[in-house]
Amino acid sequence: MESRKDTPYLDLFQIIGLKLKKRADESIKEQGLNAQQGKVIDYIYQNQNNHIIQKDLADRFHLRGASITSMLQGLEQKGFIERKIPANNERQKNIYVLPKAIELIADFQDSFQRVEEEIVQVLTEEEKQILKEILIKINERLS
Amino acid sequence: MESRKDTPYLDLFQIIGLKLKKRADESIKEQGLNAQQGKVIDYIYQNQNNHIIQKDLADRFHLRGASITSMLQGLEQKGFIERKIPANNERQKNIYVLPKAIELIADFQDSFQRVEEEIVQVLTEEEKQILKEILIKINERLS
DNA sequence: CTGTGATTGTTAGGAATCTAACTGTAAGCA
DNA sequence: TGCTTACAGTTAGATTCCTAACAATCACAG
Repeated sequence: MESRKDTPYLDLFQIIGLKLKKRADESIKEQGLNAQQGKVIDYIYQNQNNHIIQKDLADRFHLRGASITSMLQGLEQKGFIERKIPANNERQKNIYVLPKAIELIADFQDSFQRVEEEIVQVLTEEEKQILKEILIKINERLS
Repeated sequence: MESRKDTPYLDLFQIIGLKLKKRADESIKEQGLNAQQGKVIDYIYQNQNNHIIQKDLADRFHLRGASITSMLQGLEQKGFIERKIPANNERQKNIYVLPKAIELIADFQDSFQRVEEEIVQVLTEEEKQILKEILIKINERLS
């Protein structure tokens, strides 16, 4: 039997990522959305005054434009957000959160905070800090 | 602007996971498969003598049975693997790698090794070791 | 001012995963 | 033995993401 010490970083990141996705999805399932949608709504809400456009979401969430189009069409149909073409640039669409979604944001944040705590529950304060530094370094390096 | 130090662990894992998936896929695209398929073929090859069944793959890769069925049907059609119902249990299917796939395994391993090195390229030896320990701890804790 | 290239978003179609419902087989118990 | 439950795999349909091709608009060089 292979020692667990030899599990590649790639595998560990993939597996942890999958498990976290499932936990996060579960944690806000009650609100009728998945974690990605919750994160996006939260992000739009925090940045409504910055006149964000779909491209900004694609960059922030590392998704393709087509995926953002499709996600936002869904959220718009369900009445969580609205999209308005700004006067100064008809190519773009500014995105705003509607009251129906704003009601849920506090719950999202609580849920994500709980998942956040579960992740590092088993680590010391020092390990938490080191982990965050290392993850940020790796993330930046991966461009 | 928010300090990057405050990026949640959840977000970091999700983003790094996405970036790694893209890199790993890219690294073996030439062989006509994606990273997940390459990992699966490698795993089957390493465990052919253990008479692994589809359930084992589902457990190892944290996928649902239906997803394994669909992936293996694809790999079987393309002639990379074969599935045989063992004599002692007709519910199961043992999985074997065919020569067409075996030829590629050394390339997969090289590719994955390169991605592996890119991940930790920016870390010191000590950081690498700490990171692996922490990831294993987190992974185990997430059950 | 005008044409060319860049930017933003959409559509169509495909790939990988999921859940739920199902089939068939094995195992365990009354 | 025979019922009932557990297990392994499959199918159908939904979801989410992707790429490629496209349309509309903008920016800017000549």
